[in-house]
Amino acid sequence: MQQTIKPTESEMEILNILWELGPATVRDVHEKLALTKDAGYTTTLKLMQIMLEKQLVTRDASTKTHVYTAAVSQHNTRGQIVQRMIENVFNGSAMQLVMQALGNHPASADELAQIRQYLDSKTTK
Amino acid sequence: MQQTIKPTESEMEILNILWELGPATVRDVHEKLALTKDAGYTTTLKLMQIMLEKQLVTRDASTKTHVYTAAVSQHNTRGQIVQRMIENVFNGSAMQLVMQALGNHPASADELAQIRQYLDSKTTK
DNA sequence: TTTGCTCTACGAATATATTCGTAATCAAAT
DNA sequence: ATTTGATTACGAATATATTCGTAGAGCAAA
Repeated sequence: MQQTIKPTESEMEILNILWELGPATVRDVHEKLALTKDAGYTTTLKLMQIMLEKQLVTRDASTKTHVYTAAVSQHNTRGQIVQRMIENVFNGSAMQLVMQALGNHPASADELAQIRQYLDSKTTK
Repeated sequence: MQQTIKPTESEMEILNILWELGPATVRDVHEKLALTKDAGYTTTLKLMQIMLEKQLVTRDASTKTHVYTAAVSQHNTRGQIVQRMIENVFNGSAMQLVMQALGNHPASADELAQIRQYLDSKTTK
């Protein structure tokens, strides 16, 4: 079995940045985070140290300035979070989640076409 | 503006039960909860009292045994939770959430048809 | 009335999440 | 070598979530 991935809200923000940047220093992450969030540098540092303990990230400590890398994949992480939400919020119905998401967000024609294509590939399979 | 609805995981379990049962006592809720979760009666009671403070529920205290009712709608609650998840986990892309949910859950032909119908109604609109 | 059962109120213990200050360390610039 | 600035380690304060024990009130049966 694989590990359970359950990042907190703050940890999720950092994972998003690491997925985008690839390997990055605390400074890198903090600067990106500071664009949308008001937090001190040591707060970001501490969070990333905790994420290391939880094995959400790995780090290269061979130089003074450590380099962090996401240790969990975006797809797997998103999958687990969505799964929990389906169970906890939507009584186990993935379809109800999909309908809710579609209902609240007017999708573009392109996006709708993309979903249709996806549905087709599932049906014919 | 309306209130922000942000139930915790435990609170969500109770809301699900209240939405299903309608007005119910702590005992009612607890018995349903006990089917899937191992918690003491006073734990359930305390949770529902906290939910009252947060105005997630209302209660009728005119009799000794109080009767609780959900004070937030299922649709609105689900919408807000999905919205937050889209922002925090999917970088603001509702479509990516939809794709993830569809990808992880083999849907039945009926469900796929339901989604198709929904997409059609949006496209032609 | 007394006993026994159910209910609510409430405090407290525990766990987890978030934030930040301070001290120590290291390296580069002077 | 000394100073300056950046970095890490770590403890601590605070907030929130979760759990449950105990006390007291209400009510009905004996």
